[in-house]
Amino acid sequence: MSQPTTDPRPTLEAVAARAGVSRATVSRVVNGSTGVRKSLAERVRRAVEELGYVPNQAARSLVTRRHDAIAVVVAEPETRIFADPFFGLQLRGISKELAAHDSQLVLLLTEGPDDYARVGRYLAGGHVDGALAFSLHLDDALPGIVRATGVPTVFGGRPYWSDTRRDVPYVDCDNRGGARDAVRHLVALGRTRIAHITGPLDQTSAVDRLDGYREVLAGADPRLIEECDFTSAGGERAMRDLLDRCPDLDGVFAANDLSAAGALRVLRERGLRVPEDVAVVGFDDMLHVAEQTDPPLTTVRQDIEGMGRLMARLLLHGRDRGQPPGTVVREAPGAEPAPVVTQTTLVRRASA
Amino acid sequence: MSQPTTDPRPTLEAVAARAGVSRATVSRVVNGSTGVRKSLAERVRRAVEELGYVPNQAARSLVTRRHDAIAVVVAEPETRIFADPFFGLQLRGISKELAAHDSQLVLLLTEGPDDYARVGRYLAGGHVDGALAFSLHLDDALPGIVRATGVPTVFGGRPYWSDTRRDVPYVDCDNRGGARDAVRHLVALGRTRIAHITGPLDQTSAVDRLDGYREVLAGADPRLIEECDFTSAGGERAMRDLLDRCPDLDGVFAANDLSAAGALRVLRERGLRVPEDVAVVGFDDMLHVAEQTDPPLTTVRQDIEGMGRLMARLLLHGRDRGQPPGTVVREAPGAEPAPVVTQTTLVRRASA
DNA sequence: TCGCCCGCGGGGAGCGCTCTCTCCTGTGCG
DNA sequence: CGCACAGGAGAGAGCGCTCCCCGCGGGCGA
Repeated sequence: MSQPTTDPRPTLEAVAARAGVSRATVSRVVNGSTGVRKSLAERVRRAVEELGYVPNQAARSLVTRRHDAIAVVVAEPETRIFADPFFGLQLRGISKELAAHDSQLVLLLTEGPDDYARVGRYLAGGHVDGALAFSLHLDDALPGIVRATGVPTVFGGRPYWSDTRRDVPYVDCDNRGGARDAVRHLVALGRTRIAHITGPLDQTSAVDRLDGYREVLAGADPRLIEECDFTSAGGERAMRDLLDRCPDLDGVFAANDLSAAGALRVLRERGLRVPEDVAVVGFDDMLHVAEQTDPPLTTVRQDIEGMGRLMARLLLHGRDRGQPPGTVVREAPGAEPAPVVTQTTLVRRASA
Repeated sequence: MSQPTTDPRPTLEAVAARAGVSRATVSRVVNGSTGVRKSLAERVRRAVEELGYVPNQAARSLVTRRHDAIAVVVAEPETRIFADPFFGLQLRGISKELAAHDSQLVLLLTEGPDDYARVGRYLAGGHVDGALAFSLHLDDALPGIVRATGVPTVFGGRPYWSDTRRDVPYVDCDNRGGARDAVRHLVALGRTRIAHITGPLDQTSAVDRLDGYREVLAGADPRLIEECDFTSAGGERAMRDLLDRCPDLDGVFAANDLSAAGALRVLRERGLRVPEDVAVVGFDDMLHVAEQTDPPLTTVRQDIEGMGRLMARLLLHGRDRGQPPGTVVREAPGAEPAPVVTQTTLVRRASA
């Protein structure tokens, strides 16, 4: 590892020699052959094939200043990458999109100030063409650090400062709209005492979902809102507190599926039937969770992998928009960096 | 993105000029200052600081043929990266270790033959110093492809062909030993009809755990073994089948926590008490699962993050071994590439 | 005192590629 | 039939860095 790989890899020169042309011609053929006679191009291609030539990315980067690589920066991975499949799915979407553009994915996981400095240095070092950044918490320094490097960046999830600075390209699902749909569904079911188990309110997704709830249920009893943390254990606790406080509640909108699952357990434990006595709606349509709760969870689906793809696309294409039809709800009109908010869909199962 | 980043980054030359020395001297200072007078080195360091100089990795790689980057190749991510935190934790360990060595992590997710070819090309292109490969299934072509590129590689989990070819560096936990411990624990509890819910038997981890079970319970009733798939839904199904077949069973060793959780649900559903009527042991000590089942799951813990670190370390250090004391159970004696098998520990909770 | 050796610092080549500039060839038109 | 022009191919200059090799100077032994 410390010593260089023994490296008899053929160079452009070698290919050129074999094809009987100049380096320049080979180069032209290798990167999109414009203005090279067909016969020659073919000969070059054959030489490339025979020699198993692969361009040296380092040499290429040196002159082009492009790297065909983007960084994915994740703040505090313990929070999300491990607890739920959310980040993995997003990563998958990103990976697919990058692969389609022959770009590499450099993963930078951070878990503290030291790491932040390291990431800042790396990004500032100009080793990548852009960055996709994930940060969940309001007070997280990472977004600022990433922005400070000047590297083109797209954020995953609405950053909390997107309110004050509008020049922030991000991709997020329509948390607020999804929450509205969820609550409206409960209302349509005739529920009148609808509680909300929130997510951690230092995350915009949780805040936006709460806003959506409030929007539909303006003037709702504040005791029906219980702050929670997106975990199933938290959901259990929250549900208990809510039931103790408001035994008459007949609907619950949980800010994510995990806390909904916790809530369901407590409801059953208390002998309440779902959905007859209490209807429950979650959020995320999380893999391996929403379908397997008892009863299966009605929830708000977001296309997580699609959001990942979108982030990558936004970063790679910069200006030219190529979102899959139907997913885009809103775009900042004309503004340079365009936040993209993707639609959610209510998935009806048995719990509401 | 398509156009190069505007790049007024200072070069070695600039630093040299500012410090009043030659490029070579600056280079020496930048990469571990050997043989440079202290005063000069200090002056250089100041110049670096003032100019905010960051070495151009591309230029450096071009001449050194090192990249300070390793690839993490994951076959069929849908299988694992999303369903459970296993891979995320391992990634975290890898990331930490790489960060400590100033190496970058290039993530290559694959999900089909096209991707395999792409990955093969990338690795063969010599863009990274080494690779860490994860592949689960017996018939997966990825390991072969990775090996064929000649890039130094460490595998995550014992590859199935490690039996026939011993020159395979991999890191895995002691699946067999852990399984033995689990089953012996059940035996020590006085259980005599101990069932086993296996994992998918095209994965070595599942096979090894089954072997461990068999090793302790030689000649066990084969009807006590039910093949399953590492999912909780599968665990439910398996448990039902087992109970239908052998209503007198009094112990269950599930090949992972997820299937154990499913089994627990079915046991409760059937009115069987855990651990009084049936004692249950899982495997993995999976985050957010083992502690939250009802009752909390006795299980076999593996240090997943540690295994990630170990993989990275093995790859980076090559020959010089620096494992944390205590974790290493076995190493191929003297052989070049050393498989590392990490110890597991039985975590006793309420289920057995 | 002189010479030699050693240690520090500098000069310069060149890693493999792209890209501009120039040259050459072939074609079409006057 | 000659000339101009266009388009295709080659030569060459670096991109920023490392590292080899050499030169210079100081210290020490003869």
